[in-house]
Amino acid sequence: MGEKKTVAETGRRNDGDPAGSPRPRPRAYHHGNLVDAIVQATISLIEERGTEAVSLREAARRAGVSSAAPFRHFPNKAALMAAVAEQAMERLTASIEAALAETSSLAPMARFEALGRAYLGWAFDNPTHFQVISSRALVDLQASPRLRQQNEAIRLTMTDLLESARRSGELRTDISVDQIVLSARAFGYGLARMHVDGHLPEWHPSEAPKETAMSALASYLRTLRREA
Amino acid sequence: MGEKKTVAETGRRNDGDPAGSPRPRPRAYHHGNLVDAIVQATISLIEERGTEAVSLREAARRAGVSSAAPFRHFPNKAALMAAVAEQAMERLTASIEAALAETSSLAPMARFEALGRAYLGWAFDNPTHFQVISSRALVDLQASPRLRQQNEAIRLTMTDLLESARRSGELRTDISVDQIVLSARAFGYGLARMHVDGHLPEWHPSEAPKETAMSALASYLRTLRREA
DNA sequence: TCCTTATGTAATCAGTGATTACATAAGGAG
DNA sequence: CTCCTTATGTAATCACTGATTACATAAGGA
Repeated sequence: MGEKKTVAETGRRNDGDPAGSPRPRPRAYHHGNLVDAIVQATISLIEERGTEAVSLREAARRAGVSSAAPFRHFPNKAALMAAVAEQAMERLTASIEAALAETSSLAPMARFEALGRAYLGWAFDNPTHFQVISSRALVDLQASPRLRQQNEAIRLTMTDLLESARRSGELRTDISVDQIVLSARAFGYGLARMHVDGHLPEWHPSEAPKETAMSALASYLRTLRREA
Repeated sequence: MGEKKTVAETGRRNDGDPAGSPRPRPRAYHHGNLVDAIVQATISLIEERGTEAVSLREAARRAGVSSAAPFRHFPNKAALMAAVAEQAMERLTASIEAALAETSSLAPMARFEALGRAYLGWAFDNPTHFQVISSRALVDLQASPRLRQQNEAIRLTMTDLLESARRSGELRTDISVDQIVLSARAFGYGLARMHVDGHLPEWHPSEAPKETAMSALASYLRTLRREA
């Protein structure tokens, strides 16, 4: 029923002062916005120790509350991870949108490539967060409407760009746009996931993995273009 | 130092007879081959309840030994999962080799497609096992030389086939074979992983996901062939 | 002012991976 | 055959985890 107005500064707990201050100073029983605090704690936990090390209790500890407190805001650990994933997905989406905005004057295929580079770039720059938004083990895609919708939005953007490309004669014509979208998603997802899962160590050890991915993307896109 | 000969039937424990038989009948203190028993228990556990539900203790329980016993044979849970993964990888490899044997008389690209179909077919038929051999969360690829080597063998086979295809003029010539191998691996891995991770629900809900993947593979391969 | 509701805590449960000290069986050396 | 080392098992325990319950307090409207 309506958003809860943040109880502006009802007193954060973490104002130093360890081991019980002489003057009790009630110090606010309620946290203010534990939801954000816990999500933030979880994110820092992920960045420091990886997705496997995430624990509800440690997140609670970092937020300075009891281990049962998070359950007031998330029914279970999966729900917390979903919240983290949604936030990560937001950043990925923003990154893609920025790339598309920067290339708004270019041809569809160039913009499609920009989208791909933004996606791969984000995944390689934020491997653990990419892990969160992708592995089912951490968060059930189907259980989070928001995540599903954000995913779908990207897919639709890809479809739009490729349809434009087809109309402008940039795209090969012997494969349906839907098929190409699926193929391209698999390619990008696969490349990112292979990196995250440690399946790309033998490839040009000297070269940075991100650059490897980018040039693989370029080659892949070449196969989609209409022959000159 | 040398393989341990199986102590042939030194007395399995699971010969019914619950709750302590009247005549003690030592019944063999040593299990015989706990390693296999535990790996097998883990596999059945994975099949019944998924990769997330795997627990060393439950596997021990199913093998009829104490919860500390597995640690005599595996330094930790990851090592057990690695053993399971190696076995799964063996089956995947066998499936691919069978497909290649069946198509030994065909042209390189046709055999390359057979390899792809075998890979995707196996992944779609054994999603949880595919999960085990791929996600780093379950087993560290780099820590298991056997797994790495099996993976590398597939990669080499792909390279060989594509080089043959190039020599016979079946393959497009504007992209290096190594690049194509990487791209193809990403495509296949991505498709399989998307399925396993639940990222392929919206695509032709009527069609079976496996068929969807197969036709996506066919389209993808079309982009690799030299233009007629 | 009172009283409902949201939000926190402490205590507890069942389950996990891992380690330790101890017990027993196997199987070769003498 | 006997002894004794070593491989392999067990019970007990530790430090954790996710989750639930009963209880306490704060917020804020009627």
